[in-house]
Amino acid sequence: MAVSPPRPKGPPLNALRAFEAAARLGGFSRAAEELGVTPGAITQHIKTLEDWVGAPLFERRSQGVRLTVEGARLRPAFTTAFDKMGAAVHALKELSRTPRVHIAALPSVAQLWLSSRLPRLRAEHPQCQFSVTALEQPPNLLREVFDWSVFFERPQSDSEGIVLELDEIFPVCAPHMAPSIKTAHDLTPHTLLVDDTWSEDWDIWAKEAGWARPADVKTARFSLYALALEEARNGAGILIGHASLIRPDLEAGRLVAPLPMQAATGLALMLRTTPQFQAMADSFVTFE
Amino acid sequence: MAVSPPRPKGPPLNALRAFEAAARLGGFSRAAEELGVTPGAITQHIKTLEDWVGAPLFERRSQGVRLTVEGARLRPAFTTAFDKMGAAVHALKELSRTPRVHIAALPSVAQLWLSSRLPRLRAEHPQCQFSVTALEQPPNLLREVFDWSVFFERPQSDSEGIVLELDEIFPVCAPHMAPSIKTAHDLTPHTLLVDDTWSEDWDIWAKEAGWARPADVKTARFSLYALALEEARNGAGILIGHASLIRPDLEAGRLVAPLPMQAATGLALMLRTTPQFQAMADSFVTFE
DNA sequence: AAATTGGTTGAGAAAAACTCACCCTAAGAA
DNA sequence: TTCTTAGGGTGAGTTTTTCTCAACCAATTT
Repeated sequence: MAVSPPRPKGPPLNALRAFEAAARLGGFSRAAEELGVTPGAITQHIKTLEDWVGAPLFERRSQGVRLTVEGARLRPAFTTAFDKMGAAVHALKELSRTPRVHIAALPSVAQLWLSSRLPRLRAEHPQCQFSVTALEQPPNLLREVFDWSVFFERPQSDSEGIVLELDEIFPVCAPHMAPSIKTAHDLTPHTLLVDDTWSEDWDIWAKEAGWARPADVKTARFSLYALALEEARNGAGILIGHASLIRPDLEAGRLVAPLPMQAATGLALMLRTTPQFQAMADSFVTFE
Repeated sequence: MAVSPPRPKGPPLNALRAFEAAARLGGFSRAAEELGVTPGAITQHIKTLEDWVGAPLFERRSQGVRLTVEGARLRPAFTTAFDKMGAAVHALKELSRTPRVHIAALPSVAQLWLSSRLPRLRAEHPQCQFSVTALEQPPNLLREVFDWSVFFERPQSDSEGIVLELDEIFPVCAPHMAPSIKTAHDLTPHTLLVDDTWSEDWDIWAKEAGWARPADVKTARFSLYALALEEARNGAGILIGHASLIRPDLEAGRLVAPLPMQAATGLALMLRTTPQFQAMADSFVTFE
């Protein structure tokens, strides 16, 4: 008989976290993104867990995974456990000597909207350290160590979050190109500048404007909206402008909107925060 | 600007678990025992966490550690988070195809008390797989993957748990040695058999019996009570018997109690379970 | 039929966690 | 005082876990 008996270990915490994320988000890839790892890592975590339990937690289907009945029953308990953990971690972060505010934002929002407002924020809170991380998807503030997020999201998705501005889109171009564009059809000879993450923008606007975009219209794709914007300023083509992001360019005359038609994307630029930073966010918004 | 930005990671979950255990148990060594690692591992986890936060969570004092004010404020949140996690893990374990009941017990209790009762338990629950792990300290059932624990504990420590029997101790020996022992003083020429984990038993009994044990009395120490018991049966000396553990030996006449004086240790043999297994435990106890 | 979506796999690499042996300090015992 | 004990800290080296990468499926969708 062993003197120091091997304690039976519970399942690895990281595997539980992977399960919770995958169950909540409905897919391994999305869980992988939230946790900042590759999908393969999630696959392995889930397998570890399924081996530990001895029962499958997800059904593998061709177009993704679906929770089994048992997996679905288990999910809420883990979700609340990790919510509590996230809250505790936020409280832990608060202990830090110098208060830090970590902001997550879409790359384009970070560059074109946030950067001009950060100085004011710094001035109002001189004791705070601000840092900004660009993400493609809004983070789960309950879980991750961000304090603010600024993304384009559906405003009605839940009551949380402050709507900064509804998202309106319309074509913009360098001033010298504007005179040649009187109607939507005049866009056809030009190059359309497209941001990879917002590739549907032209479709949305075209539909709204009643423009049947020819299939052979030239397009140039960019991985960052700021790059497409720079090209538009240089007269390389027509960009779909998001009102909230290009306002400074319109006001400075670097860009103009040759056509009056605007389209709503159904999204809004939204600011979300953790409870601890709600007050700071509210005061920030009143100055907008 | 990085295309796939590095997400700022939260603190490692294992470090959080180490913090919670150390804070709850009031020491790194005890946390190490609960988590089944060495104290050095806990030191490192806590340091990782303190580095992440940028503030100390424990004051290091010569006779151990004490939570800082901030650390103490943080503890409850982590404790409830890990309690929820433990409950969720228990629920996860329930999914297992064949129901398993994992019992933790003191080594002596496992061998001398539990083993004779397990067959009945198996007979009553033929669909269950029972497994027993010997531990020196009672596990935290909220956290670890045990379903039952059977240990000697202070009965009033909290309302949880079923008192199986109060712990009574008294000297026992092989039948042929008994006639020479009429009073406590007659014990002096004999070898006293001592179990390492219960080394105070003789002191407790001696005090109760009013026996001033001479310093030069011979003793033999054993790391397992069952070993000491075997030696007592063989006539190698006098053992302090725990009533609940040696009853079969007394009834079978393999051991006798030469002196009438019994002492209470203030402990009781206690059965604790997780909520899921309360019913099974209750039905088990009614047959005792 | 080709491209797309989303998951899986196994090898190797990287990072985390752990152990071990030894050091340190303060407090109580001799 | 000096010894002993309790409880931690440290750093090197090892083990385990976790992750990535690149290739591979299987069902849709185009």
